[in-house]
Amino acid sequence: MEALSRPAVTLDQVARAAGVSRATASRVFSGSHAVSEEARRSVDRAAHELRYVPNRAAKSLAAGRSESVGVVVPQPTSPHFLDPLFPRLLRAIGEELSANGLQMAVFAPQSDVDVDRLEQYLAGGHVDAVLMLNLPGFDALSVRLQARGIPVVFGGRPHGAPVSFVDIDNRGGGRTATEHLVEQGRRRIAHIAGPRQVVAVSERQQGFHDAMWSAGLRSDLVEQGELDRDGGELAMSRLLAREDQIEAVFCASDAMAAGAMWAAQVVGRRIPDDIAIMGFDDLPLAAVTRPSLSSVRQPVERMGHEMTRMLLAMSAPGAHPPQQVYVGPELVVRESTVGRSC
Amino acid sequence: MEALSRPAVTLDQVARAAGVSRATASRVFSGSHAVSEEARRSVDRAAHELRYVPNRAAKSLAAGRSESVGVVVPQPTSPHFLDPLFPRLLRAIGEELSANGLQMAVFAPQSDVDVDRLEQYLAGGHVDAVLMLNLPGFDALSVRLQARGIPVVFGGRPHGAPVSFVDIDNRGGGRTATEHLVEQGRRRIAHIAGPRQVVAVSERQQGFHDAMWSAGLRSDLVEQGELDRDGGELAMSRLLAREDQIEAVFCASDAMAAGAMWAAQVVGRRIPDDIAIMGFDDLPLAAVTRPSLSSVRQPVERMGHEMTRMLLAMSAPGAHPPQQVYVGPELVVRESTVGRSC
DNA sequence: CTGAAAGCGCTTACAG
DNA sequence: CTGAAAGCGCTTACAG
Repeated sequence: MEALSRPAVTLDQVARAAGVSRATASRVFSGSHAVSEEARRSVDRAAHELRYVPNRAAKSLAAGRSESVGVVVPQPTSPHFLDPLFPRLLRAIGEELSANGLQMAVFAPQSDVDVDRLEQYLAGGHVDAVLMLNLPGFDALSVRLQARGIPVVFGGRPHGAPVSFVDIDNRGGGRTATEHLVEQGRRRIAHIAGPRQVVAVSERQQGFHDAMWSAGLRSDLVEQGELDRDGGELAMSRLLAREDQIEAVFCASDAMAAGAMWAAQVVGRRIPDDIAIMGFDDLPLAAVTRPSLSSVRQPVERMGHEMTRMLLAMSAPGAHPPQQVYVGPELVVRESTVGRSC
Repeated sequence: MEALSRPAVTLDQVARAAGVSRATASRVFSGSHAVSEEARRSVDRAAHELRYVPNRAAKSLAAGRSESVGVVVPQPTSPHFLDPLFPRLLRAIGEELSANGLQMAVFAPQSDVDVDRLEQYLAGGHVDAVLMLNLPGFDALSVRLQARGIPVVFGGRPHGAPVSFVDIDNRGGGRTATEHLVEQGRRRIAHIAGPRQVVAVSERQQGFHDAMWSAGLRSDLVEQGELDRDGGELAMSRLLAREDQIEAVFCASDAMAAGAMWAAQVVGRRIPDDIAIMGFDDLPLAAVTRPSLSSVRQPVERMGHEMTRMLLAMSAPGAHPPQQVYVGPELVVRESTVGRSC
């Protein structure tokens, strides 16, 4: 691409117009205290009149930092981009960076070539630090960036790279969900699990077993299915065929829970009176089922805030061994698990 | 944020290791032809050994361009970000920029403060040109950027700012949809319109009237509703109550069309035999209704490509008066409009 | 509090 | 084809 067509106003011109040196003008913009009120005023006025905008490239080069942070996310049409949690996370990160006066720049590489170009870009001084989602291929990128001295923090656990990360405590979430059912007085509690390969989902199942074990209950009632509504419906039908005394079901996702609720209601079980149903994710749909669905909310906002704080801490001088932080999901109690009337 | 902790390898070091001058080394990386094979080889080797990554900030400063393009999009949790067309558009833009060797950086300002900071950033030499979606508040930003000599292209028509844009021809799309119904031999054709305030949607209605007028048909059968499924269902019920001879309905959205289809089927009308139904948007749901839904596909990919091409053209030296390009939607014929058996 | 000066890491006419 | 040199627009010790 060609250069900018219109010559930009430079610091030099502002300084001259204000009758001070370039150094003093620079100090005004960097918010330095060592400037007289008088100098500050005339520089501000000159800058305003000339519509001065500092050249960030020059600033980055001279200062050795850019005051901006790169955020590397999945390619736009991938399932991860469409995940409803993604916008919430991005927003939380944006807010936190903004509060610290940092510019957020988002990158969504779509090919290996894109990833290579991006590495050059991120390592090339355009960015002071990088946040990254734990997607395939990003492990290697994070290692290379760190080797160049650029702080990196992952959202979600990396596949093995020695990099700091913040992850959601899915196991704790599964435990929380199950404990809630136990506290409601339910004893015969089942779990509808998702596909075993999905790590986050199998961790929720671990949490289920943890809580059942702690409560001294048997956790033998487990059925698996796809994470969607149909998967939940089918699994619930199998559970009902297996065991007549089910008092509660914890489902690995809200969509599954909606399906399970339907399967139970179709055969005449009342929710929550006969069977309590618990979801996971706290999607919008949880509020509109009948009865409304108790769920576990992914603390995505806290995740974003933690990632940013961690990154800022890593930008301080000194050594920064990889850290890991887990944020705990929050219980959202609605109608499907409380108010047993029988 | 602090400066990078690890000192970066510089061009100077590479040049020295390769036994050439900095100028020659630079020429190697810029792909200049005026370099001997021998020099090229030794520079490449040295760069590889030292793991050299050029400092982009310095490059931007010296060359007056950054080889990257900013894309300004809605804030992550806004409805626009969640619009299914958005990822497709972003992806198309990313592909086209990538094909031209340009880095795409995405910005999603969340507040007025963010917009101000972003203006400084974009105007500060970090980016050569800017693509922007036609969202509230971006008109003013685009004008200020252009005043600084930065090429800007909008996706969607701006609210009045003198800026180049690419928009989807919704009116043409409405015409295309209606003409398709006429060509299928339908005469008594109705339209289910969306809210009048939604510009894109009222343009589709214009297209409906255009096509009916050209075909010499009366376009008196119009009902309005919300853009969702329920809106379509209600409007269809009203249409059926008003007029018994309806042969076809063009709906302003696929969701409405799904509702309309349902309302017609419930009272015993066969689709497409009795009534042909046409949607708009070509969402995934169009493929799974029974019968599958004919629709009009928004040419988002072409929009992204056009935007990028226009931007590249504007980056050439010389004057560039604002241009406007409309890309025409594409007819997608499925079962709901063809194969009338009676 | 202020200014002259060096320097950040690159590009690019210019002269050879 | 190559190198010495000027310059891009800023920051920041340093000396006053």
